[in-house]
Amino acid sequence: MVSIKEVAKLAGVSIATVSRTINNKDRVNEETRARVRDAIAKTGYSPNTLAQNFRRGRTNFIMVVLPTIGDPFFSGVVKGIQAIAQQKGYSVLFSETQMSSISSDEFANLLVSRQADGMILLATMPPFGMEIISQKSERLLPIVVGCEAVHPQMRHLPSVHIDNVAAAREATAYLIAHGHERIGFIAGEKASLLTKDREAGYRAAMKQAKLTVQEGWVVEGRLTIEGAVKATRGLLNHSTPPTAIFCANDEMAIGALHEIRAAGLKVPDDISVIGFDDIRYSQAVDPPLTTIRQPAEEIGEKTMYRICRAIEDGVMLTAEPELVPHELVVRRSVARRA
Amino acid sequence: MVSIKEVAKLAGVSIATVSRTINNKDRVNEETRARVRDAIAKTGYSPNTLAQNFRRGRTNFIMVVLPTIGDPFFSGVVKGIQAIAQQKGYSVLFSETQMSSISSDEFANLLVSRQADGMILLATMPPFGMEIISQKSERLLPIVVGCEAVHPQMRHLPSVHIDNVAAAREATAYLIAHGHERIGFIAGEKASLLTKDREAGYRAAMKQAKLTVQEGWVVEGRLTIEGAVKATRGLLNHSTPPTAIFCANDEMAIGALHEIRAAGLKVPDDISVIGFDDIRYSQAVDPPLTTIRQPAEEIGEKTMYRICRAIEDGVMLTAEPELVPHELVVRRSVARRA
DNA sequence: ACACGATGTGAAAACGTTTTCCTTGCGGCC
DNA sequence: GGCCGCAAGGAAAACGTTTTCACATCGTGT
Repeated sequence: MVSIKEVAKLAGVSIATVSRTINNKDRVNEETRARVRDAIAKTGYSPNTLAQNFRRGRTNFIMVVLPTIGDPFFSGVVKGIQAIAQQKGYSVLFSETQMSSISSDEFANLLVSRQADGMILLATMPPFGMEIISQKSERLLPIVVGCEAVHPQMRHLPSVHIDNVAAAREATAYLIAHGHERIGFIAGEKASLLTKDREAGYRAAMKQAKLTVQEGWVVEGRLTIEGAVKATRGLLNHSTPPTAIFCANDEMAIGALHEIRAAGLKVPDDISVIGFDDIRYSQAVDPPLTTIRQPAEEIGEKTMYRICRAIEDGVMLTAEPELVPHELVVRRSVARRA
Repeated sequence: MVSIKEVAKLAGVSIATVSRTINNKDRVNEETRARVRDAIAKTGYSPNTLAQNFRRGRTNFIMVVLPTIGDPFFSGVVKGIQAIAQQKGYSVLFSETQMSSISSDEFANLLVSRQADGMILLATMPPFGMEIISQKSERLLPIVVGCEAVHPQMRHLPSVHIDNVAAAREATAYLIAHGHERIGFIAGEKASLLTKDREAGYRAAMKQAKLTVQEGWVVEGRLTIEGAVKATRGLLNHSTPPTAIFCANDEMAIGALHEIRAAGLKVPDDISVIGFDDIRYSQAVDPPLTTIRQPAEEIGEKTMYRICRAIEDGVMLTAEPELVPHELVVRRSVARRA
């Protein structure tokens, strides 16, 4: 591989001058600059990025950690992230935890090893290397949490997300306002803060309306279609089955829709369903799904902005959570109770 | 940051010995080894990865480039990749091209800069830095193409994929076997080889059955739900509308289903629909989608295996495409023509 | 005429590893 | 007892940049 040395020799200058020419930072005579550029072209030189990273102590990478690559909800968030990243000159890389099956070690490695200049955690907090983050929070790279509240043990991390409990309360209240009193909840992962918040919102709304949550009305759906199918089956077989189901995300709502249909029932005539996230499939299923929309792109942009500021200022600014607005989008999967 | 030097001092050895201890490669007396380990623990030392990368000239990263993060089809492929990667000690990073809006520059940068030891291109070939790859194919890092055939201009790249044209032919033939003669095709991106192959398969099947493809029966859907909705509307308004629609992927098939329903028609009674990929939503929509399944996980595993071999042997082995089997999965979106 | 700041450049240090090349000590073999 | 070989580990080179420091030249204000 051709290195800076050979460029310098060919151009008849020192390597320092070549470096300066490349990085535009320092003043170099326009004439020498031209000579260097010629030499670069002739030799086909391109700087060794590994050496640059090493020397500079930074990589210009932002690492985004998310539960799984194939999740349509993150499309929007990622789009927002990319937009700002491009504008600021960062490259974005993704790392998937495979639903938290990632070893805490690998995560720690990423964190400490500085192969990225900053890190965005999207709905992937649970136990997830908390020890590491909370322990030596000093020499670590900037972290921002997106899409969910941060775990109480590491309140020092900034975050950007909607008010999940308020949104879930709203969704539940919407069902209640339609006359439903027996409302089931298909929860997500036990470990996930995000889905715990949504469950809390559901329970709060029920309580506020003086409705009881019967044993067996809250059931785990593991955030997957298959999980939701099983969960729905359970709900339908309940001794006093719900007349409406609130799913902690749209993926599961789609599973619920499917299973209800398979049971020979109609949504929303026999049973109402409401989801969460407003993924792109939700408008296309039958019936189109009433759900809570998160401003995904905005979340992405804001997390990225905060990372950038943290990197540039070299210091973690305020760790306060930044709330963004959610929105109930009404489609056709909820009806007044018969 | 604590460096190897301080560990060496504390342990009373040279930095060489510390390095040897860490990397296990060379012989170190068990006793000194213990001392060094103690010192490492005491100082909380962890090696500077940037320096290691620089020195070793490798990063242990595999970069996976895909069109978009939120695409459920890639879940499976990625799962396969991750499995092998973990087993071989690589970390996997993802980079999304945002549907080929990525600058060729950025791609070239990744390619040349060796920030990864190998690269997997998933359905993202089109123009996409072909110049670079074909030009100086020497000093580049190993590349394997997954999910689609390689562009004729760079036949030297290995690839792993199904026979897209055969599969599409099969899907079309399945419709024909059900009595359909007016069959529409919703194509993907113009630029994408993958969808061009599928279109070729469709046309081949029509030709073989001596059916003509009328003007306006092949329409672009841009691989998105919205694109497919528009495309379907066009098809339905055609002077001689198709009785069956073949969509180049399931995402679009879901869009088609939706638009057909919106037009007051029934699938499959009035119109049959067949998709491609078998994403997880396809079984949950109404009606469940008949489609072509790709062995996604297997594709992932095989691409990763080839990358590993290429890296380890330091040489690109055979560039022959490796074909994996596809499978028609029959559900309920296709019926005999009325 | 002289000091001084601005400008352009080179020599060399520095970054933290890994690796090469030596040196040392020691046990076994002739 | 001298020689050889081997295990263990140290000193220093090497990797390719960026950056610091110093120096030379030149124009300018006194």
